[in-house]
Amino acid sequence: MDMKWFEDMEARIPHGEVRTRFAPSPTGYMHVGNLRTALYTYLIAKKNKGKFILRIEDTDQGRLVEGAVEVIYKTMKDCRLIHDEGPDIGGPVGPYVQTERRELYGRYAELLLEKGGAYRCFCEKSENEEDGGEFKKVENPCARLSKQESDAKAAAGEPFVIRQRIPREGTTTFHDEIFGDITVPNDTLDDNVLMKSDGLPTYNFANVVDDHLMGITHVVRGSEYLASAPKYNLLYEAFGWEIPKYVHCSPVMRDHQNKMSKRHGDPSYEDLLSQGYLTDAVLNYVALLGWSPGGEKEIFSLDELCEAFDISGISKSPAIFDIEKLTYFNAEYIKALTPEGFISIAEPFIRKSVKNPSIDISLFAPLLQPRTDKLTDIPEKIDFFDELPVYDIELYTNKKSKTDSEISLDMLTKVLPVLEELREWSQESIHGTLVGLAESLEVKNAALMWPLRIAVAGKTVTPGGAVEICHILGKGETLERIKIGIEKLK
RNA sequence: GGCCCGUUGGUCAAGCGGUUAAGACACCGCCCUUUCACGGCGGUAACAUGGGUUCGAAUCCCGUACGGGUCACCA
Repeated sequence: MDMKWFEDMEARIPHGEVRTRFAPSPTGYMHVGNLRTALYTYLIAKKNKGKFILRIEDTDQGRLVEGAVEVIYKTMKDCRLIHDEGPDIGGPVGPYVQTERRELYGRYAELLLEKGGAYRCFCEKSENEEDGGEFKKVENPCARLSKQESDAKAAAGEPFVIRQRIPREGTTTFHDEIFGDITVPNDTLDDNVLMKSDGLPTYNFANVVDDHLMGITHVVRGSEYLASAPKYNLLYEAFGWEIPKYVHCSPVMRDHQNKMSKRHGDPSYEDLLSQGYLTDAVLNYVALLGWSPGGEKEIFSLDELCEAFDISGISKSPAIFDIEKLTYFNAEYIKALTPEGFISIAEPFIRKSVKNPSIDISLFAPLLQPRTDKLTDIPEKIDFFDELPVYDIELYTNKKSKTDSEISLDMLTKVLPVLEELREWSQESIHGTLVGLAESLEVKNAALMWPLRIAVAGKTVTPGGAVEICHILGKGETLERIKIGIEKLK
């Protein structure tokens, strides 16, 4: 055995800094739970001025998905969870893709065989034998093979896998940063396969070897790995390696019973974007799903999260994803945008409804920004600008504004000539004349504004009031629509 | 079924032996208002359950129930 090689590998491991890793397997789907794990992993590193590493775990040849790695890169970049080391940019402990490290796992498996922490198993692939209700762990006969026998069989070309050798008695205790100390009886643990017959490692093995070799200090992952954590500890111990800190995060749920999943049609990060959610809002919401900063502040930028994040605030219990609260965050983020920033992201949605090139869409910012939950809501809100909808004259009747069709006809007839004479078509001038008219007619502003708004918009709920709508519509179109209103009411 | 974990309003959650049990979303009401929103103010609503320990328990211990995870040559 080439001990020099192992020493060289060990020599590469960085020390003295916090190092975390996000290690997705490329399945082509970044679900919300995944994104949250990536975020927490990133935050732990950045909070501690450490390194955030991206590693691709592609040891399952049967589940490779085309383009999946690109989805991961894109999402991480979009969210500004920028890695310091990874497949694309390299780093001191590469390669960062597991299939490119395959030779190395074989060597470490040999080393573990040598140290007695593993053994070759020559049994046939187990065919999911479900012998009804028999759950006792039976000792694997291959575990008792002598070194000579094992070596001989291997040398003779008999196929085998390498299994972890778990002590038959006693208990194993490990520490999790969220859950505390957890102790399990060793006889409930399986002698898991470490090296598959295709020569690639299982997650169980590759993960431990890579985390060690990459100097990972905090292993952040979903709580589905909690039950196998003791086995990983045993592995670290068998190698004589230092055990990292474990941070097992509880899942993000769709309801009390089920995790968020693609199968159930729950939205992935990309789905949320296409539903009109902003990346920052999603990140902010997701950060708070299962983590509490303690105080009452809720809106956090990524930088602020880096500052505020603390493992002790992570919750033990699963959290249900609530799209309504995400929507609230999204609305807050939209409101916080500058008008120019808002228009630039909203433009495609505005243009879906408002194709008329003579309309200056920057005028929509003050109308839309305070009342947009999701960008996808925009087209429907402003669909009346290009074309006046067919509307019922019933709309002219409104109790609060004290209007009905008769009053409306009167109002519109009086508004028309006044607006016709108006030379400067600005919000101020329109507003001034209309209010002045209402005053001279001795009616409430609402009695005049309501019919006018109905006439120019053709619907009862509109972003902005009559004045804003008339202004954007322009004088000609406004007068035209008022005339149509008058005709309808006659 | 074994092992492990969890359980505060509908949801996210604060709380670390003494609180009128925060706050946010949602919901309801009121105010503001040229509609709807925004905004402001207020309201409804919770410690799963039974035993301990303690002067005192949402907080500590045990049981029960319910929920989740895991028991693959998947990760």
